[in-house]
Amino acid sequence: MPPTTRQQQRDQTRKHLLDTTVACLVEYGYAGTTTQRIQDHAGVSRGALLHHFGSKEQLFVAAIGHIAELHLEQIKAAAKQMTPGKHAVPGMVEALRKAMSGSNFLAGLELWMAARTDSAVRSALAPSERQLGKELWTVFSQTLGTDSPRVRMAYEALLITLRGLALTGLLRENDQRADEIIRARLHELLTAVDDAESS
Amino acid sequence: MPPTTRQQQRDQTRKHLLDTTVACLVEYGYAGTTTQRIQDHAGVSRGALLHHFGSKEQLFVAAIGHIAELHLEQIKAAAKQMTPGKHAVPGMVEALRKAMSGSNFLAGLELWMAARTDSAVRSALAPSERQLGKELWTVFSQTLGTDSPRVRMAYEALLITLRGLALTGLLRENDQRADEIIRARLHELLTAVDDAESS
DNA sequence: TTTCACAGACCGTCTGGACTGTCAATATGT
DNA sequence: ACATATTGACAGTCCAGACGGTCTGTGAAA
Repeated sequence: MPPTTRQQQRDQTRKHLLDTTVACLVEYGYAGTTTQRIQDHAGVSRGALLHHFGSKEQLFVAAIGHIAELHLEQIKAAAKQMTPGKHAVPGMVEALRKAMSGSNFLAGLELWMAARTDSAVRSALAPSERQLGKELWTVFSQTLGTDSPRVRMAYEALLITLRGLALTGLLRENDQRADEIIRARLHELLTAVDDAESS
Repeated sequence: MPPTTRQQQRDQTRKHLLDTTVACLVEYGYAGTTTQRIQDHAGVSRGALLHHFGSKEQLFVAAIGHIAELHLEQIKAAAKQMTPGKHAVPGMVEALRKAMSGSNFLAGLELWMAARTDSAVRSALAPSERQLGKELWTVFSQTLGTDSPRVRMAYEALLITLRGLALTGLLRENDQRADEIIRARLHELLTAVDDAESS
């Protein structure tokens, strides 16, 4: 039985459009993600798309929030089933790695690059990114049980490494070097947490 | 005095078009880099552009080679005025950092992202990237005077960090954390070189 | 005279967005 | 409870502009 109330219908179509937008960003890239492709891919009329999002720009802005939300939920879900403390470090690193190599992150990457030259995307992505970064660190530091500057530093180095690996992985096949490089960041993180705990 | 021979004229226009393409990639991004914008920006007619590069695709393919060439030259120039050995490490790291935060690299980044979903760009960028990577490592290892696996590893970690920083720097203002993170990679590299030399 | 680097008009296609039409889900009056 | 008016979630057509690429013309170098 399909949804009956207007609110249900509205929410469902809206979410479907956002998911399709993400899928198109992954499949066709930012340059190839046209509103027509999105509507075709979503099996929705032109009127429907423009009813929910008055312009392509508004659609992308909404997609940015959508992606950030999914990302945060994914990390939170991973953090929830861990007992806080030092032992959670490898699991959290792995969770971050998984989140930053999935298709959601690819879509985000497309928008991230677009933000450099598209001011509309930029002014939507910048604050969203700031907030996401803040919330991710909150989850991460709480799960680790420390937020010492040194842990923070190692965490930032890990994030930057994961971004670099994501970029590298776009062209090269998955290097086995990647594992070792991440292990080095994990080690930094562990010693930083150790130091923080023993003081 | 403008060039007189046909060959000079041809080479000059061709180079001018490639430089303009790079400039447009930097200013407008991959999605916004249209052939019309390039010809307007270059002050060249439509016929001229399509005379040199039969299609947009061919122009981008040529631009890929152009960017790789510039990148390699930049690093080689930096390496040339260094005395090989351990003391060259900080200088080489700085040279890589500079090369991977300039506008040439931005243009390359646009094409790198485009390569993910555009098979024509991908099949041109992938081999070019492989060769560039190989030559860069040759220059780097020769300047350092060692090519031990551990040095190679630290070098790869540095490259990936620099890519991650480039990506991060697109949205955030230049973090002072960046310096510290690079310093950590530099330190890894130095100890790896030390180990290689003392064995 | 021939060649070729370039000029610029032209064409079919695609894009984002405006627009009007339709019909079921609601709100309202009785 | 029922009939009727209104809203809103879509459908689908249309259009001006921009896109990449073709084609013919032109003038200076060879």
